[in-house]
Amino acid sequence: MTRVTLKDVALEAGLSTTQVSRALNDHNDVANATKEHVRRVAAEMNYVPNLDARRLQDPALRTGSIGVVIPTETLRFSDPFFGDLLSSMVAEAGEHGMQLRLSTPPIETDVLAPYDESIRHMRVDGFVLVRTLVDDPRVDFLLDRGFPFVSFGRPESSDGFSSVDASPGAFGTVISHLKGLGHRRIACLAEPPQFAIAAHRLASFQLAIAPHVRAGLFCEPTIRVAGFHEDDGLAAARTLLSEPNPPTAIVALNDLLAFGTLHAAVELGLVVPDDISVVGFDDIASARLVTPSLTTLHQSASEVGGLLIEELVPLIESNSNTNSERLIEPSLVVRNSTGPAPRRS
Amino acid sequence: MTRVTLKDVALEAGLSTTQVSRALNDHNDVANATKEHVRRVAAEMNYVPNLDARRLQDPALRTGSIGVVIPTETLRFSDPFFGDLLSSMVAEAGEHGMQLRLSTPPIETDVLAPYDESIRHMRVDGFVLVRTLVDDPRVDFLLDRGFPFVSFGRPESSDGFSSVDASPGAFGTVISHLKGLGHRRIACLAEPPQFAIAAHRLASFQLAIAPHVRAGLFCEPTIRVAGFHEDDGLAAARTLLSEPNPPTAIVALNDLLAFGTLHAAVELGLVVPDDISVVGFDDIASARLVTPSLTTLHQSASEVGGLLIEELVPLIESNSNTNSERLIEPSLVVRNSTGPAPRRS
DNA sequence: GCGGTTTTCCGAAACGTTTCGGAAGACTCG
DNA sequence: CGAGTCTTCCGAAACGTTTCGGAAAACCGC
Repeated sequence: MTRVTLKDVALEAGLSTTQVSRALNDHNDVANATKEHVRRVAAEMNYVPNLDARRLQDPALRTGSIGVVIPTETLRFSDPFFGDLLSSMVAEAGEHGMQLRLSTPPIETDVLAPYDESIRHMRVDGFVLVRTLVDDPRVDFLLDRGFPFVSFGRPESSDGFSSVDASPGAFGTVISHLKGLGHRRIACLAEPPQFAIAAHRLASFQLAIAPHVRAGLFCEPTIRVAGFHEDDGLAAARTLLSEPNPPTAIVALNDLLAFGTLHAAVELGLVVPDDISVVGFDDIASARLVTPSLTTLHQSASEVGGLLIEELVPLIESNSNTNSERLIEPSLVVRNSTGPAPRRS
Repeated sequence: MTRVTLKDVALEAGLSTTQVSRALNDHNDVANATKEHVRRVAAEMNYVPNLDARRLQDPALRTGSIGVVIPTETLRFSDPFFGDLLSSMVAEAGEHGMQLRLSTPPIETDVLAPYDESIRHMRVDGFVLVRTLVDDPRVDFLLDRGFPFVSFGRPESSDGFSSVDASPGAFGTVISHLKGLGHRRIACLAEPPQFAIAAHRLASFQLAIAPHVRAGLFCEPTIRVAGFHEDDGLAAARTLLSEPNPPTAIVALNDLLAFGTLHAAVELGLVVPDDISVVGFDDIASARLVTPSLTTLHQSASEVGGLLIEELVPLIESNSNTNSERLIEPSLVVRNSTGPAPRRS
C-alpha cells in the first residue's frame, strides 16, 4: 500500500526515470509516442507526484496557498463582514486553483511571527493582509522580504504594494442624501483611526462634507472615535445625544456602530428617523433586519474579497510586489433609519 | 542569500551533519555539551530546517494543517453562523499549533475531489466536515482511507468516527416554554432533511413534542420543509399562515427561517407575538437585532468550533478515527417573538 | 593495562524528484 | 558514404534531511 513512485512508472514503462519525468512534464526532448505511453502508464498506475520531493528539488515551486492571518480581535468578537469576506476569497482563490491558509498569532504581541513562520517554511505563496494599520509593521516586513501580498486598506506612508479599499467618493451620496432631508448638524462615529480602513473612511467623510461646511450648508461635524462594535457605538451615541445641541443625523462608519446608535436612541426615548437619522457603512446582512432598517453604504464583501485575490494572483506569479490601489464603489442603500430633519427646536 | 542548511551548521560546528541532526532532534547518543553547542551555533546562524526535505524523509510528519472544504452553497449565500464557526476553529487550532486550510470544490458535482487531492498530496492532517449529509459520501471515503476527520452533524448509517451536534434534549425547553404560554397548535419549519444537522433537529423536535401530543396537550404539529434561508422561511410561513386553522406558534429550525417567518407575519398583517409566536435556532448575532427580537435556541458557534477541533486533534495524533459523539447543550433565549397564545377564535 | 561496556560520533544510503551533460541513433545533404 | 544535425534517450548528481550500521573514544573494574 505504499505510494507509486516515478521509478515504478519507469520500470513499468520500460524507460528511465529521467525520461518519465520529462515526459510527464512535457519537455521537448521526448518523442510524442513516448509521452503518450508514459502518460497512460502513469495514469493507470495511479501515479501521484510527491510534492515534497518536487519542492525539495525546486524550492520556488508554488504551494497553492494564500496566507490569511486572522487578527485576535476578530476571533473574540464576531465580525459579520469578515465571514463573507473569507468566503469570497476562498471562492476566488479556488478559481485560480489556490486555497486559503488561516492562522492566528500565538501571542498578540508578536504580530510578525505567523508571517515569518509561513515564509521560512515556504508554506504560502502570498498573503492577504486584513485589519491593516495606518502604520503597519507587516507591510514593511513583507516589502522588505519581497514577499507578495495585498492589503485590505492602505497604510499611508508606505508604497510599492497593492491594496483594495472603498472609494473615497462614497460619502458624497450620503451627504447629499442628508442635505436633501434638511439636515445641517451631523455627527460622525468613527472606528479607531490607527486602522487604515477606518482612517480612510473618516478622511473620506471629512473630504465629502468639507465643501458644504465652507459653503455654510452644514455645521462643522462632530467627530467621535468609538470602537468597532455595537457597544462602542451605544456608549458613544449615548453621550453624543445627551449633550446640548445634539446632531440631527449620525453617520456611523460601520454598521455595528450604527446599531449601537439605534439602541442609544431607544434608550433616550428618541425616535429614529423622526428625531434622529442614522447612517451606517458596510451593509452587513442584519442592516435590513434591524428596526428601523438601516440606511447604509453598501460595500460588497464578495467584491472586496474577489478583488483582493484577483490582485494577489499575478503578484504571486511574478513573485513580486507592484504598486496598485483598487477602489470599489460603495452604493448608498436608503432604508428607514433616515428621514427629514426635525424642525429647529 | 540562500538558506542555511544542516551542512552549513555542521561545518561551522565542526561536526558531521548526522550529529547535528541528532543534536537538534535531541537524540540520546549525543553529548549534552555537544547538543548545547550545536543549538547555539544553529540559532546564531539562523538555521531553519527544510520542511520538505524532512517530509521527504519521513512522510508521516504532520503538516500542521486541518482541511475544511467550504460547500458552494455557503459561498453563494452568506451563512452568518459559518463565519463564527470558522473563527473559533482557527482559534482552537492555533492553540494546538495548527492552521486551517480552506478550499472549495472546483465543480459542485465532484464532492470528493478536494479531499482526495489533499490526502494524495499530504497537505492536511485531518478534516472537519461541515454541512454533512445524512448519507454522505465523504464520510465513507475518509473512513475507507482511514483518514482522521470529525463531522459537524452525524450521518445516521455510518459508525466509527467522531461528530459534534446539538443535544436532542434542546427542544424540551422550547416546548415547555410554548406550553407555558398556552400554545397548542404548533408548526415547524425545517431545513432540507438530507442534511444531518437538519434531520437531527427535526427528529429532536418531534421527539420533544411527541409525549405532549399523546397526552393531548398539543395537537399533532405541522411540519414544513423549507430551505436554509430567509426567503425560504418567508415562502413557507406565508402559505402556512394563510391556511385555515393556522398554528399559534412556529418553531423555525434556524434563525434565518425565523426571520422569514417574521416577515411573512408582517406581510399578512399579523402581529408577533400577539397573533403568532416565533422561535428560532442558532442565536446568530442578528437574532437580538430584529424586531421583535427573536426567541431562539442559542447554540454557541465558538463552542461548536472549539469542540470540533478538540475532537480532531487526538485523532490526528493517533492517525485514526474513533467513534465519539459530542453533544452541546443549546439554551433557550427568550426574547420578544414569543408571547401568550391568542384566545381561541 | 586489558577485555568489556558505554558514550559519542560519523560515513553512506535513502526518501522521490529534476536537471546536467553527454551519448546513441536516425536523418539530411552534398 | 561520411560529416553534421536532430531527435530521443539515459546515468549520475543534486536538493536537505534522517537513519542504519558500525566505529572510535572514553570509561570501568579487576
